[in-house]
Amino acid sequence: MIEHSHLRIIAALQQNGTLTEAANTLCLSQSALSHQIRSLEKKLGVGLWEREGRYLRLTHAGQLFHQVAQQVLPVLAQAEQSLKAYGEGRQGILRIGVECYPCYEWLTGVTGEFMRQMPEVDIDIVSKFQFSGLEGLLNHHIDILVTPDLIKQQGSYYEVLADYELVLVLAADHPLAVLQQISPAQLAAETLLTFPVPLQRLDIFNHFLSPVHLKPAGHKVVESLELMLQMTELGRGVCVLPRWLAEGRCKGGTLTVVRLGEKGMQRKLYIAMRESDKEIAYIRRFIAVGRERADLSFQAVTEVD
Amino acid sequence: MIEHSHLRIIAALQQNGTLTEAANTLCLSQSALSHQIRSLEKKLGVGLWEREGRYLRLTHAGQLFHQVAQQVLPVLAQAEQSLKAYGEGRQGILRIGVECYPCYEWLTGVTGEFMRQMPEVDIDIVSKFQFSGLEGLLNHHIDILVTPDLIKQQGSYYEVLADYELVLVLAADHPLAVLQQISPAQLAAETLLTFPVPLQRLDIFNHFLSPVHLKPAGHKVVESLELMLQMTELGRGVCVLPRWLAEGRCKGGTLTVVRLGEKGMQRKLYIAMRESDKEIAYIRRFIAVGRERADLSFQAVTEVD
DNA sequence: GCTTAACAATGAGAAATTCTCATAAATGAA
DNA sequence: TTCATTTATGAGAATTTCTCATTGTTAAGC
Repeated sequence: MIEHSHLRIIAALQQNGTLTEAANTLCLSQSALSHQIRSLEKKLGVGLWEREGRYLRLTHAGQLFHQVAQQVLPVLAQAEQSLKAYGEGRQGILRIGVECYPCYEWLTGVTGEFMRQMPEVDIDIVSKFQFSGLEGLLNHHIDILVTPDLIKQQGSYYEVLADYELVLVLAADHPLAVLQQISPAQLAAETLLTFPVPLQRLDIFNHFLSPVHLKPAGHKVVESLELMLQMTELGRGVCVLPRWLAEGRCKGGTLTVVRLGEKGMQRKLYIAMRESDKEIAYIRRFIAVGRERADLSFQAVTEVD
Repeated sequence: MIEHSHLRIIAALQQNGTLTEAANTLCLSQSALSHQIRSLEKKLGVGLWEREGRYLRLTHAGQLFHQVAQQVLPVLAQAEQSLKAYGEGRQGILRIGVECYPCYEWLTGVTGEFMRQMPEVDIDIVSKFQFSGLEGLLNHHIDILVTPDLIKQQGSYYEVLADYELVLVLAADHPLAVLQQISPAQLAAETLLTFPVPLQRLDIFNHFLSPVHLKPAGHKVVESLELMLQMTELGRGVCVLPRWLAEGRCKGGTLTVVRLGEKGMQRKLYIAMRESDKEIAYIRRFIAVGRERADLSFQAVTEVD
């Protein structure tokens, strides 16, 4: 069996001229090296070196072995270094799951800054799951999940990423646009534009309409944020978005934002991870960057408000 | 330090589901394997497996390690196999030195058959030497030398490859073409066509003309066999070649072959190798194939004669 | 040719490692 | 819960690898 030490031995012998020197660079005694090369040749059943007086020359077999060493040694060295980096939490692949479209919008701002801070960590964004994001997390398909839903489950661990407010977005010339706030009954008369997600999984349905047993008059699914805003602008419906996201897109004045209910709909954005991963350095960093960006952009728009 | 055994361990653990099974395929006790993976993780300072109940799952670091194993293991396995083949003399690189043009002609017939018989042995033909072919042999630039000159020297070993006769080749309408044999004096009146080799290294000079203190009237150097025969045909000179080579090219009838001296010039073709290499299987095979081809072709033409 | 300094090989025992055995702990299914 | 299966652990045996001390070689200088 070819061992790592054998590869290092043949490489060292080629680099240093003599056995004694090679032994020094390998931190071995001359004797140990002599024993080693002898036993290696015996094991392989082929001469690797030809003794020429006091010097050694590679045989053809030895040359082949040396080539293999040149090929394999750097791979192992690289691997060892990467693993050490992993051990220190510096390097890795962070697979991020997103379950909601606004989360996705928010992510784009975070990943850039994160990658700038931790260039050794690769990022992979996953938005399709067999069943749910939580299941993907516990099955190791993703490492963290950005979600507005807190579902405690064995092995999972949640942290709050940011608070935000869900608001109703309307065309500026919409009859309801003049109001300060809107009631469930008023919303129920409208056509709701949503991303392609079942109504039962929408906060606006679960926490605003459903408690008073109402359903929107209409429901249209749109694929993109741009399309959603455009249709809202044209009075084809209304939509519900985080305030920071909505106000960032209302610059033109053709859209207006209205509070949902008396106190507004306060929501939280969570980040979920496996219990066992919660101390990993690059995950901690991701959360820190994420919070910072959230505070920055969420605050910035509400200030303007 | 990543050892070969570690690579095999992570590969086996991935292939077999459980630690116990993996231990079996590795011919280890379950205990040994358990100890090993523990100490490996400790050494690397990073978890490679995540214990999930009674099963193991690779961490990110483990996945990286596994990829490295998949990359390196086949290389080492292949190397081991090649080295075994070297040990059994099945595989190698045979660097053949040729010092004479006719040797070169003869080689082309041999290498093809040899490569057919030993497809795992590479052949390299070397015809330029710093000093001499023998020096190239002892300096390990070549492994065998095909030569008509036997020069005993420490560490070198010769075997006879074939006997052959040097003959004079003339244009069919040359005045000397009617003779059965030719004397040194008769040859000395001619212009000799030779390959670009010093006269002092030519058999015809050393063993035919020189002993009676004669030199050819003229000496022209030509680069190729074809050119040499063409010039002979046109009466621009005469040349000396092995009988098997000459008669193979005299089919047209425009060239004639004449014996040199009363008994003809009998020569031997030798194959030289390093003393230490004389038992190597593919060298033995090369000699066998070389002799066989020599007997075949040398005989064939003399039969026709 | 003899001497000498540098290098390589060898043998024996020490040190480190790797393995097995015996046994305990943990897990998942019935 | 029990039970079969799998993993973990500790201790000592077996093996491997290393060092020390010594001897054998080699090339170069006188």
